[in-house]
Amino acid sequence: MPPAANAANSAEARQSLTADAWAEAALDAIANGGLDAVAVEPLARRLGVTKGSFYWHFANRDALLRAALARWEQAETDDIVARVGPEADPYTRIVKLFKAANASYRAGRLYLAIAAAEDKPMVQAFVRRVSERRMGYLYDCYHALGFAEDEARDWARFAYATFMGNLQIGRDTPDLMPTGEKFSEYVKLMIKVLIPRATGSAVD
Amino acid sequence: MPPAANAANSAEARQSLTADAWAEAALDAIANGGLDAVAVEPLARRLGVTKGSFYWHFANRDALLRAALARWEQAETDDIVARVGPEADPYTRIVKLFKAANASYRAGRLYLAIAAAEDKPMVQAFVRRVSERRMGYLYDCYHALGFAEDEARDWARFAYATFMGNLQIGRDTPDLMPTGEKFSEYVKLMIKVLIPRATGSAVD
DNA sequence: AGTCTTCCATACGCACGCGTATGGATCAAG
DNA sequence: CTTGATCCATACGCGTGCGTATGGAAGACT
Repeated sequence: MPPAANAANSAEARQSLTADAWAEAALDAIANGGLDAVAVEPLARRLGVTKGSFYWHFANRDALLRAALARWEQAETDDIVARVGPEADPYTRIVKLFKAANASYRAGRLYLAIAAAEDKPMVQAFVRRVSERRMGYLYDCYHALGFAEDEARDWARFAYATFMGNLQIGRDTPDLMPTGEKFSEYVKLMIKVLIPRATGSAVD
Repeated sequence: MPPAANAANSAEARQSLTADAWAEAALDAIANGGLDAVAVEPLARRLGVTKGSFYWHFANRDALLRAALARWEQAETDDIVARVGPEADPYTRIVKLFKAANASYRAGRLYLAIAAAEDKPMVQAFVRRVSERRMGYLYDCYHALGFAEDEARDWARFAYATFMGNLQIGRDTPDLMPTGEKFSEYVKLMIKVLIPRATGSAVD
């Protein structure tokens, strides 16, 4: 099966491996085996090629990691905007965030796996940006709900911690995470507790 | 500097390396560089010896990992009993758990690092046991507060998720975690929200 | 038909960690 | 003083992943 790109040739219609394909494969590897699973030779085997391909697209392993993490950051910050979308009501926005947080299994594993390698300075920068942006979004929501700055920060951190913790529980002890109707009730409880709707500004 | 153990010789007064010393060093390595940092040769260098020492105390790297994880499980489950101790009031017990959770920096890093390697089946077993035991303890507290089984389970999971999430935030974005007085207020908020004291049994 | 560029395969040297084999040093026991 | 046990050093082979060097196939261009 030779290429045979008859239409739309120019410069972007290549059916050989692209750098993005490598980056996406790297993200898959991270979601499964952690950051250390981003190894050139195993990835090449998985893609059905050899290292020769890789070192044409990337300078070295670090470049691939950077590309994968950039792709991840892009997707994570897009999710915050895309999934919740044009929603004016801050209450509904937080609710949607909660449901979106427990929606994508892969995204959760990705976040945990990447955050687990915060020792590497390069990774740390990505994790920090994503976390800060997500908590910042929550902060805006709580601020729009009428909370003062410090209170909104506390609530945002609190809610975000609950997000992350539920991700951990779902990954480490999935049998302790309810499913179906019970899960909905669990989410309802957290939403009810984490979004004090009727409260004006009192936290104490 | 020869041994020169003049007093208390018998069989336990050895100043050479013990298996426990290796296990403890392994835990230190985990807290810093993750599970993959448990490598025989680097650990030996750090302890000032060579592999020859290691392979006398352990059969292989897996045995060291098992010993370290067993030590970790022991410490974690001891903490639950020792730190909170003989406390009858379930409310106070949860509060103490909350404060203990954010107390030890190393313990938090250890938990996150070990849990991040839940792919390895051996590690998974340890993580599951520790998590289940901790959440079980929380469940007992909420049950003692008057909640029905399902509700107590939800609250315990909720609170535990908040624990874990705060650990993550403290590790990944420490600048977003308040200190001093602000931290105390943050804890106070979570305690107030996560422990509905006056409630009889109503969750809805 | 010939050249040039794109994309990949093959082959090499290197570093590093695992596990084993073997010897050496030290001390207790006889 | 000799023997045995304890604890560790040294030296080796193996596997595996990284990075480089070089060649080759296949389409594009003239």
